[in-house]
Amino acid sequence: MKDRNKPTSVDIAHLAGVSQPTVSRALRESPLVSKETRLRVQKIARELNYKVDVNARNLRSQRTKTIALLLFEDKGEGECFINPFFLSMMGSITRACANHGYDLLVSFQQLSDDWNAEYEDANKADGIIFLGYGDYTTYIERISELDRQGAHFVTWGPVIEDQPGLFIGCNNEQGGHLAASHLIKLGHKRIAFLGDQSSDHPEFKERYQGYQRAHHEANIEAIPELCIDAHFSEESGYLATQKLLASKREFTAITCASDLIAIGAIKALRETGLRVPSDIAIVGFDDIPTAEHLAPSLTTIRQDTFAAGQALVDSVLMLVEEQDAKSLLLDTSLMVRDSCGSKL
Amino acid sequence: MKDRNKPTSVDIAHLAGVSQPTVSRALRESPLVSKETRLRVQKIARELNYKVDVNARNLRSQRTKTIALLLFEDKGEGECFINPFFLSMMGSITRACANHGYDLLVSFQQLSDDWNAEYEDANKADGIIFLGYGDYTTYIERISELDRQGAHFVTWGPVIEDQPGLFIGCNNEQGGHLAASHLIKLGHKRIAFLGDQSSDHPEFKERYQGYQRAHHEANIEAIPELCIDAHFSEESGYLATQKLLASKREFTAITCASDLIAIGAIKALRETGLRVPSDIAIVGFDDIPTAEHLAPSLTTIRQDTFAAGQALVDSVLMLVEEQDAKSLLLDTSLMVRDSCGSKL
DNA sequence: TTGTAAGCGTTATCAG
DNA sequence: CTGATAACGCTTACAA
Repeated sequence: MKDRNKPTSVDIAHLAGVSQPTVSRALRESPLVSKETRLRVQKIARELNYKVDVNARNLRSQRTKTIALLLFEDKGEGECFINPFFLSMMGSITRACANHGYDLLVSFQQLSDDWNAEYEDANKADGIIFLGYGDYTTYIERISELDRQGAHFVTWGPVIEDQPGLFIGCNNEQGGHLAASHLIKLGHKRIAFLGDQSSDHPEFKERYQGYQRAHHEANIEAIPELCIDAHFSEESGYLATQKLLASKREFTAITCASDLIAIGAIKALRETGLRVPSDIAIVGFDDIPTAEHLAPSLTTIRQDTFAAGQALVDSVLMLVEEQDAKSLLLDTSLMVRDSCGSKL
Repeated sequence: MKDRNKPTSVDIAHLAGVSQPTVSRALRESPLVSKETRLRVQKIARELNYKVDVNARNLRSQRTKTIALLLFEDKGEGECFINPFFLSMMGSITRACANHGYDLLVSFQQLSDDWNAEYEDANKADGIIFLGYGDYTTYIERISELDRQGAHFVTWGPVIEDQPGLFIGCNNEQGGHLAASHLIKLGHKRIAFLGDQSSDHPEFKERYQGYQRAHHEANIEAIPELCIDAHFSEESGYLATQKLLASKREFTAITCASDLIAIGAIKALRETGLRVPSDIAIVGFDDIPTAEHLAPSLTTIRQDTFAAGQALVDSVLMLVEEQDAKSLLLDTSLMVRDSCGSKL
């Protein structure tokens, strides 16, 4: 049933009347081989439906032409839900790899797992891309080890001074600034911010710093009590908003550190009878596919997943080729939709 | 910079004072090895941070413990957009593979590409999962070849008699029936259907057959002129709806063959000044994450991506282990939301 | 331009 | 239970 009797380069060598390394060379389009024999060899290979055995090739050449994508997550999250933002990233990374002729190995990991060595040490992949939201401090510990070992890897995340390894991320501070500025321009003065401010999630902290800078530039006081912790999920956005409402502090707009948070916030507001955008304006962050279809459609800060995926793959490949690569900050952009009303 | 000097089993054999195959056996927890030596070997391996080289292992054992996921698509689609339904599937497949201790290799393919053998023949993977919407007839031609070669693969798609290979899909007919029945129960009598009826997309055809059966059971005439071709995208749903409106035929509800089509339909209706659900009721198909956040939230037929991913992986692994596996039809379910109004 | 020989790091087979 | 020896199918180095 399984006997597919795969032909080897030796078989082809036999049929073509050449040595086996010649076959190998011919199929790799090596210039060292004459056109004549190359064509002959290629013809036979095609007829036999011959494919190079990648394991043999990798073993010998010590390169795999494969990149590993490790999606990690906090242990808390449910079994089958992946943040749509990361799914989009995954799509664009897959495409970018294909464009470079690399395969992509995808894997979920818990932050607690031993991915230190799993991929590159086992020669499964030439390099690694890390993607996920997780406790930053724990994460840094893990990758310092990787860095010391000389592994080739890139992380999607906040770009901070003196991090070990290479990071690529969007300009979170700029994004936060864009969001708050937009609201301020619309006349809002009491703007809440929903997003975790612990050092575990520097992305969120940076977004808040942008929010602060926008206030500062407009000579408006950023009210610390209007900043409420929230993680990434809809659920946590919902809870944070309830907390905010319970505090009885006045506000006319909310800047959310992610679109999922914004979705939860809108739900909570609606349940209290508040309307978006007439009572409260909302800005999100990420621009997930759902954002434009929300009611009202969500004004948000877009992270360009297409550019991001490409940059991640480009960078990790540079590392693999032992070239220098630098951490990179990608621009964000404001997507104006219907969730923000004017107060002017 | 790169000199990580990976230890090999030979190194460990040396240090442990045993033969090299013994090391290999010990690390695989083979019962043939004494507890004593096993522990000694494992300790040293851990200290050196040794990992088995998968290429060497795969080459020798001719198994890769890897499944390939091939996402294919019509050439038409844009560069960076993947149907969210497939992204969800991708997530659940990734998880299911991990649970079985398999790695997942992900790749995009054009239907025109030569994926005939690429993965299994090159020993990149033990089995293949195919996922995508594409021209069914072309696809079948391609996989008959694969089937003849004895490859191990499963396809997500319509389950039809006498297909080559193994198919897993949702019960499209049942789903179509569920959707139309729901509308009929609400008092709708002139229900449109948006979805390609060519033999290129049997899933859509089956959904339409369910729609027809629902009409038949309720003694209502299914009006052929209200069935308009549409592919998978929002764009095509939008265009199909415009066509439907232009035909000036009366209808009070639309059954869409996918949620993206439904999104396009709602947009087109709204532009004409028609309201959902008060003027026109809408049912979708898939239950993509966006569906529940649409305005109004979309009543739709849910395909359980979690169960589907698991079934696909289970099945392909059965094939890999040369066990018999059968094509499988998964149940759909109706998600009642706000996009359907009553006509009673 | 081609051929020869060696070896990548495992696992399989057999003998002890 | 353990060890010697031979593959797995390719690429590299060097010789012709």
